[in-house]
Amino acid sequence: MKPLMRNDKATLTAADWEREALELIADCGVQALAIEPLARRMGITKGSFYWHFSGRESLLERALERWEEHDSRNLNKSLGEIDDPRERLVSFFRRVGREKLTHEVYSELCAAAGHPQVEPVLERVAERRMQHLSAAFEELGMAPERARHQARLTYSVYLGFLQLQRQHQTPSLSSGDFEAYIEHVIQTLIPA
Amino acid sequence: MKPLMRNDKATLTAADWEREALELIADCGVQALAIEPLARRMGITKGSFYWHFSGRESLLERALERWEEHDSRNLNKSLGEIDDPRERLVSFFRRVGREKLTHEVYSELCAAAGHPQVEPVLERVAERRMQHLSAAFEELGMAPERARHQARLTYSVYLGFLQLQRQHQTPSLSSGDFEAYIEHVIQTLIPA
DNA sequence: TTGCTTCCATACGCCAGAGTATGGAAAACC
DNA sequence: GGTTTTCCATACTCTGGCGTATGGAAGCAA
Repeated sequence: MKPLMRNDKATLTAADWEREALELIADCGVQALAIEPLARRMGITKGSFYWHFSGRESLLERALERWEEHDSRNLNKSLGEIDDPRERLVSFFRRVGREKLTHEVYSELCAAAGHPQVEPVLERVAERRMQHLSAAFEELGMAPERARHQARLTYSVYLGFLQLQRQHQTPSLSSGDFEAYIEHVIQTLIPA
Repeated sequence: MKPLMRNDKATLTAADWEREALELIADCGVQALAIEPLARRMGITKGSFYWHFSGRESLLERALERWEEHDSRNLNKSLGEIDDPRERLVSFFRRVGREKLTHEVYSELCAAAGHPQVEPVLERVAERRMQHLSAAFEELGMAPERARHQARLTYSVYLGFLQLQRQHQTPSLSSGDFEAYIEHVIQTLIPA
């Protein structure tokens, strides 16, 4: 056949498929993850896919595992790096802009809650993150139950922000209005 | 053929299809809205559907119109009935339990943001509701910009709550924990 | 009764993606 | 240098939903 227009390597690995799958999810959502379109996007045919994976479920499974692990490492890293709990909370909001791919994937996963393979991932991730927040609020002097409520509230704000972002109803991340809003959120949710 | 096992009327209207479509969306999401499955669910064949509608798009269009109008009436009603802005805000949160179908539909629409027909509806609805909130916060003495930010923040909390509900990570609506959380949210977001 | 209109069933063709089967090229092994 | 293993292309079948065409039953009309 033709001299292989694939840009990168000569041969693909399962990890390549998983990464591309995550990019497709970030762009078009979980329901758009289909073998043949993904293969076309990669400039290859599904013959390759079915050598590396048993089927669509299997691909999604492993892609989600990969994403969750990456996200989990991210969380622990930011937890370890910042000592001051208040700064940790602030950075929680400010980090939305960076780590773009990860957040886009998460946003699309949220849109696909209810999917049997996605749901447990979402549960674990939200749980981990809320515990992270809850711990920070406790360090700031809140009673445990109050801290848990505040964590849930704070995380809801984050989720709502992602939703408004999907609807294109959030001020552009580089505008002054955005900064003013973030400041307002911080003032309202994080004790001085 | 057999003596019609349809329970209700002998002949269906377009409005019937629209209502059933909304119920299907509430149960299974927008992407699950397909003609043949819906027809099966109604104990009928698609022959009927294509008499009333030109296609799937048309059905979704009109079902969304119906829902949006209903939601809009709801909003104005609750706005007219309650004079005290603080009570109006409290009722905004407490109303999540009632109007079950409407909220379930909205939740699923949020999950389908990005869909070309759904997106504009979502935009308008969120805008209306946030203006509603913003006005209430202004009545409570906030400056206009601060009120807008607070409205966005409050609405984000609501959206986040819907998301956590989709993930089954919200305390059961009848439990004491739920009441405690709601109380916490009100304390945090609504000025005394 | 005849005829027209409304509403629906049935039977098609079409298309996209899933999964399978098989063969071939290229690299690795010995 | 031949063999084996790895990786992928091609060519199927199969399933499910879309949209169309056509006919038939029930109700009203004249």
